[in-house]
Amino acid sequence: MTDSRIPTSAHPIRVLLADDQALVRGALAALLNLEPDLTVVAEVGRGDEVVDVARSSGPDVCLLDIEMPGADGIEATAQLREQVPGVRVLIVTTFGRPGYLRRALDAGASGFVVKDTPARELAEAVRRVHAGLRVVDPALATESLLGGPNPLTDRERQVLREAIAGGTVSSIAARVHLSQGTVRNYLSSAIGKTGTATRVEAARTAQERGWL
Amino acid sequence: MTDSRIPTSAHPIRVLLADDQALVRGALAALLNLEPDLTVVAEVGRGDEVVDVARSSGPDVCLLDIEMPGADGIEATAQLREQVPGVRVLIVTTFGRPGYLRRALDAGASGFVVKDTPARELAEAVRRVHAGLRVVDPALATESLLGGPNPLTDRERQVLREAIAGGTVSSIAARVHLSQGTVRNYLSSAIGKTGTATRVEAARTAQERGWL
DNA sequence: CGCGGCGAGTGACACCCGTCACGAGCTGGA
DNA sequence: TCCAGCTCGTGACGGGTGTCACTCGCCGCG
Repeated sequence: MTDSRIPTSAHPIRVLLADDQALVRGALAALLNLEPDLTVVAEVGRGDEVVDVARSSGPDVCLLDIEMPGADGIEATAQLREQVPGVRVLIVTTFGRPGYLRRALDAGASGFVVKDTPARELAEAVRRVHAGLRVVDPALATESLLGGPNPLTDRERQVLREAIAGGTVSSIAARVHLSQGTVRNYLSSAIGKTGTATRVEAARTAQERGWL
Repeated sequence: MTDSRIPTSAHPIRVLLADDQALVRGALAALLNLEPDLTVVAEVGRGDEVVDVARSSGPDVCLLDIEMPGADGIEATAQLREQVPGVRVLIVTTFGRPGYLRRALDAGASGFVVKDTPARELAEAVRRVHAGLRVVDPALATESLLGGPNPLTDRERQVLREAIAGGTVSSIAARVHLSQGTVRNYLSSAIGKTGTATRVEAARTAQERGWL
């Protein structure tokens, strides 16, 4: 309050925006630029361009979507933390899956906001992240704790990811370089761990819980 | 130009926004309100609230997403055309599936824009729709014409929709009140028409082509 | 009237899938 | 050292799945 060393408008917070949908990207820029203490200095539409643009534009906070071509927001977060020191990351994504939250925080994100949150809270989240605080959707945080850890092994995850498309066991076995019987065993154990009856249901529920 | 009966600022175009993601909704509102000749008069997050809010707020143009709870944007379009005369509809959606475009236009939409389009073009699309013109993403329009009509029968579509979740034939047969053998026949013919090998692949490709 | 097309169903066949039991190799911890 | 857990594989069983041929009734058309 009385400390003149923390000006709000003299040095606005510099924001980098990354979202694959140009319309959403531009709209978020308009929203954030309405705030006098925020300024959008760069926009990108691909995950693999984030680091380069961040180097040249020097943002304070990077606002990253997860679903992006090239590299997803979580990979981009890890790259930023490694190659662009000092920058903070706020993940803004459509799906509030507990596994996403865990992996985003592990990758070094400072905040995690779903696109269901009211628009006026986004600017405040950016300010909190810039101040060094953590911002996490509270409902999602409790769900993540209640959900427990991922019970699937690496192989089970790999096979489930291939099973989403709906191909036959032979095609999955060919893609992951395993025997058909082994693939069926992994699928069977994944079906058991997810409490489902078919491989497709198993893949869908595992995806919803962020286990992939 | 010389016609004073079409003022641009005296009577700004009144816009209703419908999108299930609050953040995107608010951001689009910020974007459109930057234009002096546009004003966002209402925002809704569910498809089944569109008609009521349109009645009370009196918009000129309704900007509808397709993926919404309650009723999707295409249903909402049909209801608007029927119950709120004079209002025009512009569909703004994530997925540029040819079937969506066709069904949206059949329902009475005046425009169809995907969220990949640049942000600055959205306001222009709203103005064109308000002026009585049609606005259709050109790439999508050609793809829709090339794709040809929907080859699936009603029953095949119904069975495919149920098959997306991945359940067994018995559960599908119970939900659609058909024999198991009949369900398998419809699935088989749908698999043939989509050029796939399994029911899940058939359901996915049919969905991508907008055949459901 | 016959004819074809479509919806709905039945039956049969080969194949695929989910499950279980079992074995071998490998790694890390008590 | 033994034990536990993960990986990868094989073999077999029962049931589910995809395909085909065929039937029956209904409707519209020439």
